[in-house]
Amino acid sequence: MARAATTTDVFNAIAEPRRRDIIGALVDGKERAVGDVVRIVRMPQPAVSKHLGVLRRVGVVTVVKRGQHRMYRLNAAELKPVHDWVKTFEKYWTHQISRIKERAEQKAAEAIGQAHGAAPASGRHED
Amino acid sequence: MARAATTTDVFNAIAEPRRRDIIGALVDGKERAVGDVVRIVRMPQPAVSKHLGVLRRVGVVTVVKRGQHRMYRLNAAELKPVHDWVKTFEKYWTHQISRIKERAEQKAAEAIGQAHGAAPASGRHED
DNA sequence: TTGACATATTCCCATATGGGTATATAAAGT
DNA sequence: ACTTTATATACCCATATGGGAATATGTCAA
Repeated sequence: MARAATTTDVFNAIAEPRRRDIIGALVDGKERAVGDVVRIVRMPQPAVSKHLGVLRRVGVVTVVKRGQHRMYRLNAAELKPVHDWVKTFEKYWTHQISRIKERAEQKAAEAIGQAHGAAPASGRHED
Repeated sequence: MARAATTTDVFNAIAEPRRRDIIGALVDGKERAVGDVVRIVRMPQPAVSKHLGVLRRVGVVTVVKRGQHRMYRLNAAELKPVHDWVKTFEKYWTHQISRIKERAEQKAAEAIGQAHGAAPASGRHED
């Protein structure tokens, strides 16, 4: 019972910065050989291969063998779930970007400590 | 040099399904006490506290102490980076949903194995 | 066949993680 | 002061991860 396999779902796949970099190297939608990706992202080849492997298992990229090369290509559709998920919260920042302000306030509150009389639920942030 | 701290960025924070569940429990934007969240997501309290901790560190949720309760609240703005990132790929599926088909094809190809004559770069998927 | 080139795989290792359980801390009530 | 209620922490543990290095595998060229 340790963490769930990261390599199993898109959210986890894109959680890795490097992996996002690799995706970035394929963002134009064109296929690219591992070597090209390696050059672009400047990572040791084995690392790239591994990451590409994860991305492939999740379906974020696809491969085609061509001669001694393996052409990888972004399969953006697999990212849709993520998009759909975050999209749910879009309204929050689209509507009021000032939510950050609020966060600041709260951080301050936290810092101040237990001014436990803070504010009754009924009078606080129930916009 | 083992993996980067997951608890450090939003992408990683939301990579955990449980964490997304918790976020879901706060999706209405209203503040909620840990206990409430616990009841909603049906997870042991310590677990919830930990996850909330991660989410808080990343800024996805904020806390306010009120009496013996800690009211957590979603700070959706922090999810914007994720949204912005995936949004980049939006066009792909918005435009042609049939990309899945292609993936299927490739999988088939893979399965078939090394029919290495697969297809010359010039005639394949350079749409 | 032998050799160069492209990738994937295997090992090994340090470490972050999440879960579970028990416990500390804090606030409220009596 | 003592007890309940609410949360956070501390521990311990199994395990997934990612990195690095070395090596296997596969492919094309002589």
